[in-house]
Amino acid sequence: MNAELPARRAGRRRDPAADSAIIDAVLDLVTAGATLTGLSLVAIAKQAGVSRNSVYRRWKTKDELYLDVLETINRPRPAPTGADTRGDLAVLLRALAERVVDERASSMLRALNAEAATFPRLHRRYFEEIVAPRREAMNRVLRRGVERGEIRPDVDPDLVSELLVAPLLARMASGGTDRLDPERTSRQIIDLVLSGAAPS
Amino acid sequence: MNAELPARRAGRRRDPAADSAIIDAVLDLVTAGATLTGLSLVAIAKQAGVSRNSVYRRWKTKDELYLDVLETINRPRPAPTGADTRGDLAVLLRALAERVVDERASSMLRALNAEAATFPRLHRRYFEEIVAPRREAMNRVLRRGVERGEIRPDVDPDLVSELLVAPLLARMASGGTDRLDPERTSRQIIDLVLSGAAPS
Amino acid sequence: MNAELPARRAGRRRDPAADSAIIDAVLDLVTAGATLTGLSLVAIAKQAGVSRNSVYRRWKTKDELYLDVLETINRPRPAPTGADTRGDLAVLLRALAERVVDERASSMLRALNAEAATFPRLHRRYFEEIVAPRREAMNRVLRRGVERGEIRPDVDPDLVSELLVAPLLARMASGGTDRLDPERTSRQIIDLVLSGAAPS
Amino acid sequence: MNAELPARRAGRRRDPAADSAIIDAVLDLVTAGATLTGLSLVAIAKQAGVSRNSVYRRWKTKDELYLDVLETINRPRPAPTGADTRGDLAVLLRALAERVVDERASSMLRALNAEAATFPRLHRRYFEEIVAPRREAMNRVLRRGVERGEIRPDVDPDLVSELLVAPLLARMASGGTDRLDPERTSRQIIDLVLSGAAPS
DNA sequence: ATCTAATCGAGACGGTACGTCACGTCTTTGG
DNA sequence: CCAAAGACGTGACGTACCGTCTCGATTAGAT
Repeated sequence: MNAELPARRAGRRRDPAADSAIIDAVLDLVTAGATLTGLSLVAIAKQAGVSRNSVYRRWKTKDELYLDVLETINRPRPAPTGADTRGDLAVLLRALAERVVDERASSMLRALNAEAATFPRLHRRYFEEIVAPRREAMNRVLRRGVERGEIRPDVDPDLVSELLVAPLLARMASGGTDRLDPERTSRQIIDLVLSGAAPS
Repeated sequence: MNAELPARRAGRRRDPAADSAIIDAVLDLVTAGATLTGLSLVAIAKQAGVSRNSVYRRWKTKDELYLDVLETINRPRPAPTGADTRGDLAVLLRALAERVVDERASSMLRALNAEAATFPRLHRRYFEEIVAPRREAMNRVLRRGVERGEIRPDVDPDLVSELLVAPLLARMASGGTDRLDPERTSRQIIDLVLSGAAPS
Repeated sequence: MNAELPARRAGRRRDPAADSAIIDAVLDLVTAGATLTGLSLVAIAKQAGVSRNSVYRRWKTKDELYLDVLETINRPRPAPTGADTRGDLAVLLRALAERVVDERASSMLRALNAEAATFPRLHRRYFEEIVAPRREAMNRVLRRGVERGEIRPDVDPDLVSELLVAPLLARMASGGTDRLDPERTSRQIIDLVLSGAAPS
Repeated sequence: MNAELPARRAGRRRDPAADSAIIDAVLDLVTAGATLTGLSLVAIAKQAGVSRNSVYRRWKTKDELYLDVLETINRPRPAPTGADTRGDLAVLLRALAERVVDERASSMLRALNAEAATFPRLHRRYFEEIVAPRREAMNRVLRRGVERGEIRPDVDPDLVSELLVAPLLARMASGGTDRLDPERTSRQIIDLVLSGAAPS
């Protein structure tokens, strides 16, 4: 977590509760409306109920701290079964919807998106470790769908992918206050994208 | 702009160039990555090349200033012809896409979305004056489409609307750096949403 | 007063009431506790009930304004009769005592004394035009007293002069709140300085 | 100095050098011509070579700071021996004269006198703790002088006291630039006040 | 009677200083 | 060695005031 191992030297041990208290503090504050640049280590320390020193000792910069916060909200990647396209898409979309529903995680990601320019390293890491693999997984499912004849071959798979994912991302971005049901919503989206809105 | 009518009072006139210089400064800074809370009237004054005084004289708070900035990036609402559903949707979506392409406007709106909690009045106004009327216009088009038999009556029009709009909103939220062609992109989205990704 | 003669050109005349209102304002403010550096032309204008412009038009700097204020509180120099030393000293001291009693004048002079370093030109002028002539007058009276055998020839006339004047100056300096009777006080001082406190 | 006892709390100690640097700065600036109202804690900090923070941390207002400055220039009260009246007066007057000669102390007191109205608490404290006891001591000496037959019983002791003290106070008030010799000057004043200027 | 020029109050302008506040660092006491 | 408290210098913020400049309205001599 904190990268450097203590190496078991003498003296008082670091309070492990402080680590999570600090990370929780970040998520609480961001969820309450704070921006990543606006947050200061001082404010975080106050919210976490520890001294400034205890924060600075663990992380030199906000950047490094946010990296560890990002790790925290990461979740195991969903594994599509490969049985049928619709089902696989449902697995992927439902995982995304659940992340959107998690207010702390989506607040953090929304903040990060808005300030990508200020935290390029953070944003890149978020993209590479979280976004890219999931996007690739969805593309694999769609490609397989085309092979199986369940997806029209004449449409851009990237566009289909974007159409499936965008409604949930837009909700995350706007911080939509109304709860959504992950299972139901993702199913509705898939149905509509596959069948189309026009009468067949 | 500042609401009060001239009334020809005594004293030196306010420099009208300063008004737009300040508003431009806000857009420039937000586009460069600043957050709405992070921006200070001082920084804005410096960027605009006017004295702090001249900013504080016009707007007491950032909130009021941002309101006028929002007015600036407002645009005439597109008017669907009513001829056919596909064409009307294209008119509406293209207008949205053009806003997404306008880097200054979309940066401002992205920032506002991310900090809606901090600027509730601003966010409400943005929603009521910009989002709501356009959303309603799209709903009207879709309802008419159902009447005409161009849209399936068994799907939730709100969901269709969301699917059409979300890809563009998601781009705006993520600050996608790659240029998109408003005309082409909106047409592709409409095609896919209407026809569906599955073979007919 | 304002030095430059108008030369009878066309245009609106300056309001003569403003001149005295401004000078009065200075005296009022200084009497109320303001320092000469602390006073601003803006505050003076407000107190006088005129616009800033009207002050700046008449005097470019506080220095010049204060010069005219000093003129205002100047008074006709007392004229000793030359009849007898005690009577002549009484005339001079009573004039000084009356100035001390004049709260506005003494406040102004106290302020000037305290900030002599900041207003050297003003202070010099005050000394040359007000202090020096009166001091010289008193020295003349004392010299004549020595010639007449009414003052001991073995004491420094400057010291005698200082002893006579100092009690009143000290009162002026400390802004003594208790009223003093010019006639009575100056007589008491002269009596004591001439006769001495020790039994003869 | 700052009243509160140490109590050995945690945290970094205040730099004691800063305390005296700040107080010295006040005296230096006032001696250079600054007024008490004109002085700002910012200017003091700059002169003292410490941060504004360090000044504001110690004293909330100029008033409180000046109180401590006054303490600094306080001196042990002179103790008359009680042997003879002339000698006792000389002890008291010489102490006053020495204070007058001390440029920093007299500048501070002159400034305080001039702005008594603005700093009433400060002025009252100065009067009660410094002026009153010394005045009382001189009155005691004079009363004893009357009992011993060294002072005429028919003159007001307060007036005698005022005559002795006023020349020195007047010098302090006017910021007389010419050095005076405490020993010699106080002796001359006492001689003249006791013997009188008129031939016996 | 009209023209002209200066004054007047109102108020915008750039600049400067102020007191406050938050930040990240450093230092001390105590566990 | 860590935790907490707190002093330290730096720097930005919003406010207030200053002296100047600009404007419409007013005023009074000159034409």
